Amino acid sequence: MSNNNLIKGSLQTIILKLLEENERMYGYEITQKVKELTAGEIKITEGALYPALHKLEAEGLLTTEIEQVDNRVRKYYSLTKDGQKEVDNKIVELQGFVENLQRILNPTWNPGLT
Amino acid sequence: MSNNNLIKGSLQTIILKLLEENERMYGYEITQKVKELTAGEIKITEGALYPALHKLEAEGLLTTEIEQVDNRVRKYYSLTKDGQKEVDNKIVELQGFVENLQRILNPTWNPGLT
DNA sequence: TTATATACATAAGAAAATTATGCATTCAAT
DNA sequence: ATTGAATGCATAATTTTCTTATGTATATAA
Repeated sequence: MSNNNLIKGSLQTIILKLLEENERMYGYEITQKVKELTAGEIKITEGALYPALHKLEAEGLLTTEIEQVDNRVRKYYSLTKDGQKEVDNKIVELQGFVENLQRILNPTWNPGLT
Repeated sequence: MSNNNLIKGSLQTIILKLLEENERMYGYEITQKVKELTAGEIKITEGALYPALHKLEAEGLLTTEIEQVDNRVRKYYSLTKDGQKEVDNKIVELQGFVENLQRILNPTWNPGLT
């Protein structure tokens, strides 16, 4: 995994969003999904991902269940009730920020087309 | 100035973009312009702005001229040649990241409408 | 057997922000 | 008269979040 910084805090929102759609996912799966959705352009590093997952769990937004698959450990994450409530707030917040970014960077930008 | 996190490397790009359009601006003016463009939703803190300006100057992307206005000092920033070359790269990079964000956050999103 | 993929985790360090503080002037309000 | 808000710059301490590097372990293809 490597590169791509750019928007602070967006990783949390990305994780929550994917778990809103997918019921449950494990860490490695999240990195692959993001890579797939962005044609390889965003690569989540483990050093960023795992601490972020642990933090979200510590905040009570995620829960985990560990499973054994082919002798390998998988730690599945899913949204808690609190997580389900938070995810939409986070998305709205990030979308709002992106809209404001467009207003600055793209003078001809028109909302509603995001 | 206060609140609004979310800006990580985007602040540099915002600064460069405003200076691409405005020939020259001073720090306080930049904070006001961003506030105006975003209806008060993005407020650049001084603790973020001034170090960012100093860094861009140290990297040779900006130059400064100090002027006295009503007994107050103003430090005007403008793009150097290098700055003019860099600004478009930075914008493309940030727009690309935003597009990828949309692919993750907004499944029905369609590029070309950014 | 060696590299790649899968799968987790943490530690050291850098980068970029927040928060707090400081200095100084102008102008409007009390 | 003085107090607060706005203008205008700056830096220091701290926090957050990232990169980079490292470690452990299994499975599979070359």
